[in-house]
Amino acid sequence: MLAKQTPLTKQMLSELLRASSSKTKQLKKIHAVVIRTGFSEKNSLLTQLLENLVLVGDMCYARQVFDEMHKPRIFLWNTLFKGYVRNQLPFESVLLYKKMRDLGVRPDEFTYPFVVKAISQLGVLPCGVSLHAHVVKNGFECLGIVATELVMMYMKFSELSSAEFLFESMQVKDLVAWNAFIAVCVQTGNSAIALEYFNKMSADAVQFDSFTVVSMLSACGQLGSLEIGEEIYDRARKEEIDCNIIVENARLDMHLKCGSTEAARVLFDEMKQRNVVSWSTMIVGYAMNGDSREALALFTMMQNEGLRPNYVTFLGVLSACSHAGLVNEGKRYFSLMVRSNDKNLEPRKEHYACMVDLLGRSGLLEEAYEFIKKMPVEPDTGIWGALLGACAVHRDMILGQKVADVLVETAPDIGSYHVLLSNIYAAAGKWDCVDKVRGKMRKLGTKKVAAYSSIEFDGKIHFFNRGDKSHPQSKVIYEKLDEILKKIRNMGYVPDTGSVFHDVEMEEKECSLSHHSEKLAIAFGLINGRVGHPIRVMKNLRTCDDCHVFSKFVSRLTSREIIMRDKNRFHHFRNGICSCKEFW
DNA sequence: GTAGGGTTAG
Repeated sequence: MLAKQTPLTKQMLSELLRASSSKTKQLKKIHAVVIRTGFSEKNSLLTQLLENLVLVGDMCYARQVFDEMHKPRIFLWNTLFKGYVRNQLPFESVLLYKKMRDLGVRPDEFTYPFVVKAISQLGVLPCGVSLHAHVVKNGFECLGIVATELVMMYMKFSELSSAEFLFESMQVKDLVAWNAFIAVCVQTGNSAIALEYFNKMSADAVQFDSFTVVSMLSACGQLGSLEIGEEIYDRARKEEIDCNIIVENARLDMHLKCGSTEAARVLFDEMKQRNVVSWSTMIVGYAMNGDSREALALFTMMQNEGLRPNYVTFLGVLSACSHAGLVNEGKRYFSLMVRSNDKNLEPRKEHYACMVDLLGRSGLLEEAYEFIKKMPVEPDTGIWGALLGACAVHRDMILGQKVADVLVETAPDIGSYHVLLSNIYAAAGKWDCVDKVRGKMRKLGTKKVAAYSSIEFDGKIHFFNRGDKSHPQSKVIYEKLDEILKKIRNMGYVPDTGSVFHDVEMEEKECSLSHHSEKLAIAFGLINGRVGHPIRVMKNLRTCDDCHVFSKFVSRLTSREIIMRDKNRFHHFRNGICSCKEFW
């Protein structure tokens, strides 16, 4: 109709497209008009339309437009690849790549970064390896951007040696390549490697920037290396690197992840600029450190300042309630989310898992189970896992078995679920059932995660496994440990051999309880740490009841503060008392 | 014209 009444020029349609760039409905109308026109420039209008659709994220429609085009140029293929990557549709990307090859269309240097990223998202290593071969065959392996994407892909696949080899063999490594590598190391939990490469970067005289600093602060938070992190931050200041709000947030988070809550609060109060991430970081940090009241007070303050919380803020609030056993408050905050009518605040699976954790931890196991059954979302392993954890704490074998059955069925390769069930049986003295679980794990080939603890000293991170004797100071460490154990026994410490282990791996009988990795790390800290400074120990799994009691005694005996971060939360031991009280 | 890097949660 429109076209008949007033002849539209190409320019007019182009203008219309620009004006409607974010409105899918209008885009569709314009598309219909374009299709009816006989413009020779039809393809250029369709190109513009395709770009807009990719931007809006309507990939189905974008594909339809693409398929209608006659012999689309490589730029258009790339536009579609970009859309698939941005909208996390890796499978579509791979199919498109296959189609491209089948049609004999040659990918160019812009194509590969998108396709490599898609394979990263897809998470299938053999596809990545074969794509790498294509890259080499087409002669694009020397391109810095393609190589950077490949390095990141291998790192995401946990192929550390391939990633490092590829990165090392890059002939020209600019700052972005370094930053990408360091960032992906941190994102994949390889912060010690990130630190190693940060040092290499300095050795190679590559000047870092604020991106590097953020990744490194995040790495130091993961490693619990407050001193190294602060050193890097100070260097950044001295070298006049722009310490924007992202850097400041990362620094705040590092302090909180190192258990340094008081210092973090000072930083937070002094921040010139604060956004929702700053507030959420602080609330989540307080919750992790067991300062639930502070977390909730901050949430109220945030609301009073008229700042909109996001879903992460609520995760912090709910976990604060959970750690403090504040069931009613938790329920109230959860209903606040439900009633908010804000699409961005609709409870997600993680929030449901938090609620299950809150109810379960407080001993309301049946209510937690009912809650799961009534949920409007399909429960995932995180939600069932929270209930299983609660069953382990409260030693509920009947429900524990039921939940573990579901979990082992859906995720047979995750060791911690088997371990939790086995701990429930062990606590009930059902050793035959414990053996059955172990047998099943062997049969399924389920891998146990080895427990380790780490502690920073003299700019280095020292790692300890259980019963570890590989440390150069090993002899002195064991002597120190024996000395402490003797002293605290006199104070009333009794090794808790019947303790309920959380998701730490099963203890072999021959391995002594007294040589758990966190005990070795604490002994190391007592030998080397400065008097008056807290001993910060990081543990990759949850700490056991016995190590918890041990740490309380040691903090009293030595008058040293021990800050222990385990997989879930912090324990601040001061003068024989732990901040986590009975809820952990 | 198109391609690689950062903060809370998981």
